[in-house]
Amino acid sequence: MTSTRVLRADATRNVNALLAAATEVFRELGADAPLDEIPRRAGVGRATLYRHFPTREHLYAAILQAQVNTLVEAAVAREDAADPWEALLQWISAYEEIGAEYRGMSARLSSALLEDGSPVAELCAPMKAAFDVLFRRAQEAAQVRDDISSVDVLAIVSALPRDLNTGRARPAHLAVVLDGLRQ
Amino acid sequence: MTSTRVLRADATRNVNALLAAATEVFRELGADAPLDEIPRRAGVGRATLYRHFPTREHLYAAILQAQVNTLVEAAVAREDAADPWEALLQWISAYEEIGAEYRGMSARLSSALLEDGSPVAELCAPMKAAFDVLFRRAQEAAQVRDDISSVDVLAIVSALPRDLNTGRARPAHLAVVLDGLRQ
DNA sequence: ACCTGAACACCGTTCAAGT
DNA sequence: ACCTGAACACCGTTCAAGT
Repeated sequence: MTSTRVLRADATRNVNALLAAATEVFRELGADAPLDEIPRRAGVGRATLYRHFPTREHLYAAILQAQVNTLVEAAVAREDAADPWEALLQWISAYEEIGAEYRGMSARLSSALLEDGSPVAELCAPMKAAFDVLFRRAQEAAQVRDDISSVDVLAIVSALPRDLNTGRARPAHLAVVLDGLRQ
Repeated sequence: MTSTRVLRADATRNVNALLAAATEVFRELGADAPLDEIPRRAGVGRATLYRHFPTREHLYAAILQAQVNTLVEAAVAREDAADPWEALLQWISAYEEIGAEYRGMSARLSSALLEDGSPVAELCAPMKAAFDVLFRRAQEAAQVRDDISSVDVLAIVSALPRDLNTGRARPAHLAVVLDGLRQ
């Protein structure tokens, strides 16, 4: 729940500049990039970053927002698919790409998914819920093993080793997990 | 290849104290612990740490040494097992525990396995080779899919999300990967 | 209400001086 | 040959002073 308080015009401008800079910095230097660089590139004072984004995680959440929204929609669109397994496959293939352009991001996402209360966890809550619907349908159709939860699947996929250049999981790795999921 | 140069008596004493302290510190604070704490607990100067262990990775390698040796032996012992798949299962179950007592270590191990030249990568080379023998035997027996390499399997297993208390992979997660591996 | 630069704390790394 | 404490650099976080 990103509380959209009303901000003074200059504050809004700063927030936008900070987000643009953060996206750029994380893309270039990875999710572990020094935060310093962000207010520097945004042309604002250090403390302004901390006022708007108290922690690194708050920046991650803001940056991943759009992708998460898209994935929620993609899940909802597939809720009534004729073949639940096929719907699951397609959705996970799209999900696998989340955070791929920021080195180290998907590993952090994986951890956040299994925790509670972090900004990234809160951001992902609707996505978890939407995916869970797809997942249960496939389980009920006896296409997916039932000794594992939907969140676990997301966490495993995001934890897969990433190609250093593309940031994507290796297709064979994903195939192992998906085959292991199928019943 | 840990070059076992001859050290002056006080140097040997310091190295041992540093390793004992590092084990303790990483166990308590995880693999990301501040290095500072190590020379402090070992009762030596800061620079003495850096003389003997130029990077954090050198400490990791030294600390994981014993476990890696054990795993090499375990692999060799199973090379002629009657059932290659069973041998593989048993070995991976043992492997999964490596670094479990140091929070965040197995994720780092996973990355190191796919790189070259890092101290941890060098440490693991013999283990990779020993496991590869087991792995190929299972592939040749058509028990394991052949679109994936043995190192990939190690990297995937070490990348699996870890239980925050035990440091172990969840059994169901491991089961997904192993079932996905089987042909 | 929001901004800023300066100050502070933390920690990795190096170096000059010692034995 | 090896040790040490001091110095330096980097970076996250806070705060007093400004508009």
